[in-house]
Amino acid sequence: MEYISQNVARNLKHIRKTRKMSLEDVAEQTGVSKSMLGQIERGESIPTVETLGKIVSGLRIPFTSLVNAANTDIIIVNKDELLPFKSMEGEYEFYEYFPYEESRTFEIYMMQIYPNRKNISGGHGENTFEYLTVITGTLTLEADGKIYEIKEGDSIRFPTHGDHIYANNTGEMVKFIITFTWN
Amino acid sequence: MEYISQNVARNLKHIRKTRKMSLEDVAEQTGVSKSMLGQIERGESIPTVETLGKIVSGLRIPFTSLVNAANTDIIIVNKDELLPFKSMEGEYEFYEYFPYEESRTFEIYMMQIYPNRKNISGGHGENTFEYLTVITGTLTLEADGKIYEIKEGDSIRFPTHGDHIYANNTGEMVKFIITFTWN
DNA sequence: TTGTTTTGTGCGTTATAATGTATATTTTTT
DNA sequence: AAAAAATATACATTATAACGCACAAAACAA
Repeated sequence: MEYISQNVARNLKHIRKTRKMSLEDVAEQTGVSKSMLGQIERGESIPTVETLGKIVSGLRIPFTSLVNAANTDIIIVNKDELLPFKSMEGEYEFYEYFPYEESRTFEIYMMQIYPNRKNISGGHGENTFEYLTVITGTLTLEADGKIYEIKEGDSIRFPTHGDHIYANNTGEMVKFIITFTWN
Repeated sequence: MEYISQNVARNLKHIRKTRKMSLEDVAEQTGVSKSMLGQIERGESIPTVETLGKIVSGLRIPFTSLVNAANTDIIIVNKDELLPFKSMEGEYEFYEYFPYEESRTFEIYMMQIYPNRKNISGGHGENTFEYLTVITGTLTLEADGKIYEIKEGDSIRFPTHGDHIYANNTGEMVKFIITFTWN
């Protein structure tokens, strides 16, 4: 799923419509072809930062007004359309549901680990924490030098300044949601 | 000349270096290939807004920190590398020196008009003005219902809420600088 | 309604973004 | 110094952004 270009699509169309401009008007004013503008609005193509620059410059709007989601927006993240951000065949998969965004102070991920596999994660800096809830299976977590067993439905908060290990020591898949935060 | 991607190039490299990360580290953290990252930093390719999104999200930095020029930067605009934003063969050419940017309250352009040609411009909204200085030749300007002759070296400020016409009624080329502002 | 104009979409082509692998370069270690 | 490791660039390939032109759809007028 393409987050940002969908924002651009919606925002651009909205701005154009409220200004009562045609695609051709915008093309005229920005130097971007009207077919390209149409494709962008329909989400059919992902503009380069340079074309985006032409648009914001020509329309005299801030960059962020195209790129950001209106904060009233409902955002639905469809797992099937979500490509694993990080994964290793038969080991683990890591999905970004709500990755870093300037306006938020936390991030939400989902991770699944195959039977008898584990994933080692480096520290994320001082004063960072994870809130982890297991959806299915049992997770063995090693953090801050200690080992915890988190069962289906259970949840844990732990600091992530140092290395931590997500291990699946069972025969079934384990899935869990991570809310990552800082400060 | 590609403004924004040069900003991205510089800013990304700077952030990466101050964090003492390798291209591979960044690739790892953002999901963008290290060759792509290298090309971006060297200004060899212009990323799509989506790859830019992966970078800012992975690095946990605001969009604007990549896109904007550090406001201490010296910016040199080389006319030969500047492609005319708007032009008509044998009629006129219009160059953007400092186009719209959120942090500025004015824009600077250069325009040249061929002998005995003119260019008609629509209004730019209420409380907009142009400060126009003629570099070579004599410009005949029609604005706000009146006609003015601006000679080489002379300058004029006029409102641009309505149509205005830049005319070259002479046998030689006319060139002038426009500073456009509002409010 | 029908013709006329305006506005948006579809499509073929070209330019180039994005990737993976191989090579070069730099830095570190011995 | 050379050898080893880490890091950055070059290159070939694929995927797709960007464009121009032709067509379709919608809005407007007669």
